[in-house]
Amino acid sequence: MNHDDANICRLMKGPQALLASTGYLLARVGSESRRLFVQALDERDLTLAQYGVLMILGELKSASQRYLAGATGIDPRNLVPILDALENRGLVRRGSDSTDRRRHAVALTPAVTALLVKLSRLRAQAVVELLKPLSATQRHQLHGLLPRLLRT
Amino acid sequence: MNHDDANICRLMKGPQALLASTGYLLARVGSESRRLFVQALDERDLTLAQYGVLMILGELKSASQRYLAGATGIDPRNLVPILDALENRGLVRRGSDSTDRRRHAVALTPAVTALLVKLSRLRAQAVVELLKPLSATQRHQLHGLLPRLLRT
DNA sequence: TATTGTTATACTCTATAACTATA
DNA sequence: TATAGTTATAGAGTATAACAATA
Repeated sequence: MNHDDANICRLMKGPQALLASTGYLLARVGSESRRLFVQALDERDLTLAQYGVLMILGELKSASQRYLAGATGIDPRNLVPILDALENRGLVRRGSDSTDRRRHAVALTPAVTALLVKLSRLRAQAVVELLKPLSATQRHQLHGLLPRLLRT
Repeated sequence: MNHDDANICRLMKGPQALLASTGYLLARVGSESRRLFVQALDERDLTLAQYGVLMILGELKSASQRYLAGATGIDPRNLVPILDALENRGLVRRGSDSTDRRRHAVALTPAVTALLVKLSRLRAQAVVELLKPLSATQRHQLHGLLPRLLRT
């Protein structure tokens, strides 16, 4: 039958060659996570990038675009239209920096706090779905390892 | 000075909010890995997707496009132009399947074996670079956890 | 009717180059 | 001269819809 291909694939999840490379696995799992996350955020018409910006501003209250770019991993030039969208929806405000007139002091508008709570719930659900195959201990292990791999 | 932003970012790697979500971390690290990988493959004018196809065919000798799609995570419709490119460069051949005339039996050409060796070296270098912040034990841990998260 | 491969298309993400205004 | 923000643009990745050939 023509189910063969699909079955083999489901059981082995591809040949050994691809499973041997941690880098390839990270890229694949990352895409998977991204897809699940994007799907969840879609209910609120938000991008993964937009979400990252909102989360950071939720803690810092105000940041330059340069900082936001570094913290989210988004390139500064690609951050521009992202902030434009957020600003048009009234979720974010580009103020002026008193110490350097080149900089914009980006901050959340008061309206966003309710949204952030809902987003946390959506995010949590997506993560639970993704990490379902792992035990609690394994989830903890994984979470401990990943931050070390993030660097500029 | 205006180095402050960059320094803070490098030290904390972004605020706690983003570090709290395993899903977000996986997406970020996955992008990082992807970027490093793509950069390495670029020296041979290859895409990450093309690389995945080559690796699988290197083990299976022959596979249907449907199978390749499943094993690489590439959508079947997007696989078409990828195979076109590989075929035009003489790296891959679309043969006919004797048991099902709808299927193409995709296989490597003999010329590719030398290329695959060089690719393994490039891949290894990229992974070493990415995983540099981890100890050998941690690398092993991470590699063990990731395959569990891959599923159709 | 379901499946394999295909096309056309569109939308997002990422990256290259160059500009402006400020420092 | 260097930096913060911006624009235009092009490439790759991904997704929606529909089709022809074959099972």
